[in-house]
Amino acid sequence: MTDSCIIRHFEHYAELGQDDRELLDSLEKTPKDFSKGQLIWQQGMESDHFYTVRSGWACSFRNMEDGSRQVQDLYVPGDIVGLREFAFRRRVSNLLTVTNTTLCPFPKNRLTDVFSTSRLLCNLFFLIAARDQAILVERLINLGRRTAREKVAHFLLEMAHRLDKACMDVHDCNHLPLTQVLLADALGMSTVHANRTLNELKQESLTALGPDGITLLDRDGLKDVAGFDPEYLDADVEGLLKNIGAPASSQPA
Amino acid sequence: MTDSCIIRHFEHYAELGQDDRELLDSLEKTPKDFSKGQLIWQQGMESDHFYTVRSGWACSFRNMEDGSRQVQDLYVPGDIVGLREFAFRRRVSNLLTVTNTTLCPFPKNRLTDVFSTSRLLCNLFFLIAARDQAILVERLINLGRRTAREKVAHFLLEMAHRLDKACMDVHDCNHLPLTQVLLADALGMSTVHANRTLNELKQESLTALGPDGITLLDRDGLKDVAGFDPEYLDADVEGLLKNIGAPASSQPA
DNA sequence: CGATGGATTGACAATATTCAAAGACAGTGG
DNA sequence: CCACTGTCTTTGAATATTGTCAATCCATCG
Repeated sequence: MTDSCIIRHFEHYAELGQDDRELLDSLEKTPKDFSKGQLIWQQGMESDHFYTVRSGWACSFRNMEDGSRQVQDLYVPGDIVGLREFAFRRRVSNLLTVTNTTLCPFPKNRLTDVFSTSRLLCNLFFLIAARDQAILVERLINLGRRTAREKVAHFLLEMAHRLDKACMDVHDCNHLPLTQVLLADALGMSTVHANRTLNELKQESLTALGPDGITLLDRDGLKDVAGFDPEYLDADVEGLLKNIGAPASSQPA
Repeated sequence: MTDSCIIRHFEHYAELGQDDRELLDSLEKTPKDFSKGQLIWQQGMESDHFYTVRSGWACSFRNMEDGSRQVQDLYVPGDIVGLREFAFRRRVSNLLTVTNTTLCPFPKNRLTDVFSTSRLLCNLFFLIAARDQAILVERLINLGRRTAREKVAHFLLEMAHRLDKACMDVHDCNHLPLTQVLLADALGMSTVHANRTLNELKQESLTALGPDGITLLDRDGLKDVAGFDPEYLDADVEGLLKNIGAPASSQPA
């Protein structure tokens, strides 16, 4: 059997039985390649699929009336994109590739079949949804109650940490392929201010800025700046598996 | 059979079979009363239950190092509190009552039983989690890319709209029992600035301020200020029910 | 080579925070 | 019934933070 994208994703958490593997494999469609800067879906379109990210980065965002933009989340290899839209007939935001990207589509309305068929997968999907919420909450706190310095440092650390866990084909988890425009739109600040803040951190040798993105040079230093605690990124998979009586993965999350 | 809190909650969405009713009823524990300003749980505590709100308001929040506070979400009658923590062993935030409140506890680890037993309830739980995400995303946009005026107007409209749908025992959905401190902490601004903004809206006869909270006087006017679109609050329950082949509720959401 | 999208800079303006003080109000206990 | 307390609200003035505008730089790409 091929190791489809979503199977790899779930085996990251737990050991799947043959049934589960076949189920997922039958539902995942062939991967699709997208080039950098491509708009994958738009607000208002019918939300019939979600995607797993096989490689590359993407972001979801909303265009505001005044022409500005709010980036809601970034997606790295291993992430599932569009689970949010389970509750809605139409897409509530736009999705854009940040780099060249390969995505694996999965039909949304088949999710209910998965829930019925596999106790394990059902619970894992729910766990993922809960972790997604935790990420959103942390971003909320970032926007609401942190200074620009803290925002930037915190966000960079979060993405690096998420890359750490995703690390499938990713070489250097300290390098983030983000433009400053994107960073600013994710953190609700102006590009100019993002730039100044980033250069401030660069002066302190905490980050490096290149034409191909941002590099974290000193995670501990950044952690001091941001007060970063990665707990919200570490879902308690073991506890869940124990509760539902499933075997843990040999390759812990 | 008694109509437990969570049954009422789900019957809001769909017609439950006798099995589902019995299942939920067997799991829900006796309601607990909390007085205004009571801390229900704290960050770091074991997250063994979630709650449905039978009456009153509550909020989840995080205390920051500098002494400030970020309110993550408010909960009104009919809401489920703590689903987020499904993925975590310990609570990731604090929960506080805003008014006198009655909550119905539900053991977290029994959720997996519900998933296994009832196709309908499983899907509804997932839908609720997805809608929760949509609410968080909208708050994110609020914090990131809107002015203070827009933030306040948008937030008030959201809460009023959520009350509209919840309206079980609520008399006046235009009245929100919020202090200005709470509002400010939810919107990531200072109390002083929240106060000034609120008084600006009061000058324009859009809101009224009393000792017992904030009242919306002119929803259309506020909608003009905020660019509010309630779509993200209206989950597509019908589409879901059709997909899983369940009968719709006579009392549509 | 010019076009393009991002990065950078300085000057200025708008927005929001802080600090400090005072007013309003409900609840408490004498 | 009254003072006393604590919480929430309101206000002004000074300050800090962040955004806007406009220009320039720089690398890449066709």
